[in-house]
Amino acid sequence: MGRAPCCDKASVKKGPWSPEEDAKLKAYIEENGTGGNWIALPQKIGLKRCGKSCRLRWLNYLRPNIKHGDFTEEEEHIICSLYISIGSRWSIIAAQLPGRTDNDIKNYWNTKLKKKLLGKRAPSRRARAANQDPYLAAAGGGGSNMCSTSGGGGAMAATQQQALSASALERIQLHMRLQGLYGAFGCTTAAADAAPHWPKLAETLMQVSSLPTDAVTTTVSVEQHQHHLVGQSGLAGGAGATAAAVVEAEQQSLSSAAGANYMAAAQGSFERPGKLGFYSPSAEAEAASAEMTSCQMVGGGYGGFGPHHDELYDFLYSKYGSLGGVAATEGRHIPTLPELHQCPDGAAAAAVGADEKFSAWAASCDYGAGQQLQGSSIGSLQDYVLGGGYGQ
DNA sequence: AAAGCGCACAACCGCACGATA
DNA sequence: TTATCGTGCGGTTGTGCGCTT
Repeated sequence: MGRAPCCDKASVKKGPWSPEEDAKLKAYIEENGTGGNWIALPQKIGLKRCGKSCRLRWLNYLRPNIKHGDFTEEEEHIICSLYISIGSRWSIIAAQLPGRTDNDIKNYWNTKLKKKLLGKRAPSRRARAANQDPYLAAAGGGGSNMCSTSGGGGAMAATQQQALSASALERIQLHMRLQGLYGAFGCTTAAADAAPHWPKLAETLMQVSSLPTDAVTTTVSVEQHQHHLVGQSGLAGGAGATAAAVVEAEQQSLSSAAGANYMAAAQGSFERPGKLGFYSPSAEAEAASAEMTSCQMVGGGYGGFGPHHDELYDFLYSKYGSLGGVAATEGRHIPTLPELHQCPDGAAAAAVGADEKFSAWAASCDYGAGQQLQGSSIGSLQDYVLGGGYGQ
């Protein structure tokens, strides 16, 4: 038996708000505030609405300084960077975009940005209803081109792929697309050529990891962060133009490191460049940033995925840990996730959290001289991550 | 002309969590 | 300690509009 409903659903109005209702709610809150009790508020002002509905209406539509309309490229960039790092935590992302609501961002992501960045169609309602979701099909639901080059173990691979959530998959895809990894993987497709010039992973995650997550403290850093991001990303105009000169020297110093590809970072071989300018987080902010789940690798580099570390680890291990060939024959060992939990560092990491665990894994991985991630393994990853729709 | 479809946006739903009695 | 309540959040659904066939 579930919990009692927050209101009597039979007596509350549902559906779109009328201008009169809006005016009533707005006038009352502007004059009296919410009184700290949304549930009681509709009764006070004679609205036949659920308190939650009032809250949503106020926060998403009536509240002052709400920005509606098109998102700027800068805003898109911030959304994308944060989504890669922390996933669908829309409220945190919204905290970085003054005037935007989590609902707005969520809708924008689901309807426009995802398609724009990943170049895929949203599943239709009918397709979902018919259980023929093209997302799920691509994500491991039985797509015909999954692991087309990975060799045997198809059933197991399919199971592992099914375990990878759509969210995690999307983030992998974004990682790859936004860093031009198609090129790094030897993929020269129109899609790769069309990839926008987003900041490299290390920069993005460093910036994000420098941000506090608390909604109160984030408001302090928004401008700095945006300033910083824009300067880094090379986006033209606005704050970016004014920031460009200041960050130019830093960008130059970063350029070689920024060119390091993703796998290098994931192996912990990426050397973290010097602390970027503008934003010098306080100790508190640094501590808070740990919650952002960016993964600080051994050696100072960044290569984490956020809250799905285990999931992503499993996925990557299933692909590269089983290479066996290179690593095993040369006496190197790639620990499995259970092994990580067993080993001293891993045990500690398991108690502490996924970030450290992932870091421990990354530090102990040794595939050898950067030559292991090639050929069919990359093809497998590429086939899988890209759903086979590219590079053909 | 109209049915089908996709899209964008608003709103709803249910769960999780913290506060409090 | 436990139950209840209010709030916040993310996922999902409803609805209206415009385009296509």
